[in-house]
Amino acid sequence: MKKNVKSDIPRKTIYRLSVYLRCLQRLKTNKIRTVSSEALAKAAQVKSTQLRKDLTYFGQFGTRGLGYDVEQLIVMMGDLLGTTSLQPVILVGVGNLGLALLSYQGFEQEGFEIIAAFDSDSQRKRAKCRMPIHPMEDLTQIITDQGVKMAILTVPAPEAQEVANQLIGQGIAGILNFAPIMLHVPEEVMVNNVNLAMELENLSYFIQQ
Amino acid sequence: MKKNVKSDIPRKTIYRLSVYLRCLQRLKTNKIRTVSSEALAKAAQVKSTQLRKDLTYFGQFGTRGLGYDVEQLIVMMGDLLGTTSLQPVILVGVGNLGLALLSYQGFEQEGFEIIAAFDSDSQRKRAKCRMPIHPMEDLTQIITDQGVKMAILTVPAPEAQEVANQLIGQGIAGILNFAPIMLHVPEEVMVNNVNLAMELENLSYFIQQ
DNA sequence: AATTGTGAATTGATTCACAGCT
DNA sequence: AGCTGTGAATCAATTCACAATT
Repeated sequence: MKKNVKSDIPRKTIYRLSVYLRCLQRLKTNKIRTVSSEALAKAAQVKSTQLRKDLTYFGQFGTRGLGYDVEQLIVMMGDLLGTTSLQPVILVGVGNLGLALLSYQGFEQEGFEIIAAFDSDSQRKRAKCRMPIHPMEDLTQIITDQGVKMAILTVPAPEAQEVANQLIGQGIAGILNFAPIMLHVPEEVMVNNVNLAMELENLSYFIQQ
Repeated sequence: MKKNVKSDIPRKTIYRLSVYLRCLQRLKTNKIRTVSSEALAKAAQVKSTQLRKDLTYFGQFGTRGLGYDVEQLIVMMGDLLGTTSLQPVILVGVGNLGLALLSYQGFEQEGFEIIAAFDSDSQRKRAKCRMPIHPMEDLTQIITDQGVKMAILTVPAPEAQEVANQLIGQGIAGILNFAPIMLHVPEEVMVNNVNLAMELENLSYFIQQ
């Protein structure tokens, strides 16, 4: 019998888990307690077989003839994604984009809290920012004290690799990278790249008639 | 002989094009004029065969025994992605995130310009914002006047679908959607979803030991 | 000698088809 | 009867292996 180790599970399945979770939360808000794979799949814009296959990577959660219990799925997914408890995140690089994300605050609702911001120039933009900006020297202490595992990286591209190295050296295991550069990291470190210009480029390609 | 129509080309190939383009721009900055698939692939963190296969979707650009001309590839990719000329983009929803993105301004360097911001409450946050915030009534005029094809959607989830419908009705063909909801759109409209909480969730999943 | 371009092989993800529960 | 769970089949993307070119 084949074990479902993490590496067996398609990455896209994990992304879809997040989508399902949001759909389920909406169902819960609407006081819906049970949902069929057909209905949930529709909300998530996938095929129902895809949803069922995705779920079976993690176990059996449904009742044949009936469907899935909304609350149970929410709990299961929250556990899997590690968002049941608030997770501390740091942000490094308080330029335009970094400042923008700090002022966003949309993370907290989803289980994440930016607990500190860092910049090589800690005086920078202080006026505009409610949050104290730490110098890079404080990294070690804050990361260890608060058990931080994830960082948002919003430094300019030329500095990104060097800063990433520092973060990894201090025990950061997951980086949300906004710098338009592919970071070189050890295998056990996870990087997710977000690049808004790239997303626009991609749209731009597809809408050309 | 098989034609390379757009729908034949994997979506991931187009994303990688953006990555390649950024690597090439760095090479150009460093006055490097020629690059092998091996070297460029390494910078983009893909296999060289992948890079070569990606390129052949669009034509033959290399010289055997030599490699690719950096400048030529840059031009080719800029043309494909439609970033050779500055493209006008509008932003709808000037809440926290929308305001954040407006203040970011990192797009211009990459070929996009946010030419106008809209909000159902056009008085909102005006103090914090350099840019005038238009009421939704101005949509039609600005979109047609400036030939806008793309929109950044940063309204709250419950309003997102309704606003998307409006945008599409006015001729918007590409939406960069930040609302945590899967938009329902006609086939010819392209939606790219960006969800920062989802990216963090995803990281969170993979870093659990 | 070096490096591209590409069919064939492989690997991975999605969808089908239906058996198995409730 | 209705709906889940899943092996098999299909479809898509990646990688290999090597012929073609400079």
